[in-house]
Amino acid sequence: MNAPRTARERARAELTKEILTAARRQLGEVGGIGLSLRSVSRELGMASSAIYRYFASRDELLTALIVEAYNEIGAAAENADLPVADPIERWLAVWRAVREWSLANRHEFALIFGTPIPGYIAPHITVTVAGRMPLALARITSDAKRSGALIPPPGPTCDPAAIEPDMLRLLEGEEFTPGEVARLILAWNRLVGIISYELHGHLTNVTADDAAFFDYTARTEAALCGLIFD
Amino acid sequence: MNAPRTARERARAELTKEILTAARRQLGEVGGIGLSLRSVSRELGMASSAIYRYFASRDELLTALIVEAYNEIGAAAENADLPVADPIERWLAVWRAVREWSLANRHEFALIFGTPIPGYIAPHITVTVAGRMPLALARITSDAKRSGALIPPPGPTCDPAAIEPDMLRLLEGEEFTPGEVARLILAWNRLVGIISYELHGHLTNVTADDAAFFDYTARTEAALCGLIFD
DNA sequence: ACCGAAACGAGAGCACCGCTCTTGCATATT
DNA sequence: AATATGCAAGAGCGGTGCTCTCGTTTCGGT
Repeated sequence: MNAPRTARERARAELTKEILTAARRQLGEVGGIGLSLRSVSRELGMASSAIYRYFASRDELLTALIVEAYNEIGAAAENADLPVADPIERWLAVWRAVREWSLANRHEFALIFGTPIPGYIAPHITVTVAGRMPLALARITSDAKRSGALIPPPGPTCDPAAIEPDMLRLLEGEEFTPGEVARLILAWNRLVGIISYELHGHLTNVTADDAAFFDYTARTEAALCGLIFD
Repeated sequence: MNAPRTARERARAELTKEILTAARRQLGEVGGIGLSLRSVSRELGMASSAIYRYFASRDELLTALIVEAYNEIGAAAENADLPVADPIERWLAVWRAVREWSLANRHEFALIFGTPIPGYIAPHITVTVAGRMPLALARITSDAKRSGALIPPPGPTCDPAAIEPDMLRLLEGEEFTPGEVARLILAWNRLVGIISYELHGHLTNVTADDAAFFDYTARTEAALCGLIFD
């Protein structure tokens, strides 16, 4: 990242940021699909066409918001992880932090885990930031395995050929068995899936205490991954 | 339902159906968010304002499509279930049928399990049809329990207070323990969640054989519910 | 210090959207 | 036959993403 040299570059960087914060603010109100370039431009007191000097299209603005959301949910997961605590506490802390962030930023959550915007293609930049949250989960089981506290329960086996080889080399330096990787994928999928259900109202009239059921879900997935539950 | 008596009523019923099929066709092309009343009206060669004689709003048209989708996915699950087969075979068959339908009707799937359309509130009609698919799953474990083939493995327990009492009385005549209900909810959530991941591209560069990984997922959830796996 | 090039903001305009209202005609009811 | 209702069409409103043009400002090289 180069610091802006000229006054124009400084103004451009500032305005770009202003557009993003305004868009982020409106995202929280109307959601990703309702976000309009024109209303953002109105909020900033500029012509709608001027926005195109900074973002080539609405999709490009959305991409910036998506990257931001991925980083925030990843940071929430990482910050909640205190490597000193015992594995199950770390696991629960990360799960709860991800849920808290999602409940507080439901439109941002929908942006990254909801129905993809039609015609929108995620740029390659997003793949690295998208991995921060699941990696935080993997790190916990990795540490547990190193300390001998990982005891995966019996269950159906997953054909290693069903998983991408790169995925099997998850977390360099720490060798996971294909079965452990498969269950980590399931845990990551579960974390997103149960939050989606809660946010989309699919748990209405199903669960009575969403937080308690979420904790139960987190424990169930922890047990499946081999973390010991009390 | 009364059969249409007059010619006008017959024409109205026919046109209503035509609008729905045209909308359904366009849904498969542009998705729910891209579905436009005007383009539907164009396809039918009528003025856009005429559509409002049949559907009060775009939301109402979407509701009709949502009910249709719920019924289709429920029917797919029910039709795949052959009560003579052994539980694990039934379970796999239902899961696969739901996945097949979802892959073939991804926009319809997104309509019912994706990000809710902003401002759209699901009418009460949808709650009964929405239960067909999860009930198909419950029926399998119910039958297995009756024949003594349900052996839930150990794992974290769910506080019964976290689940709605009505849910605990799931499937009248067949008493489930709170733990069994909790795991059924998780299985239902997993089925939708893993399909969502596949459809949204979250499994790209993660799994190499989506169908195989899906089968593994189905077996894992079956085991969690207490169905014996080989 | 000047001058061409590039960046920039504003505005008009295009084609689209959901939705409303009015108007005139066809159908059904009394 | 007269009246009431159902219906399709068109115009119109305010909104959208996006493009193009037109002056203006700023920057970099000479």
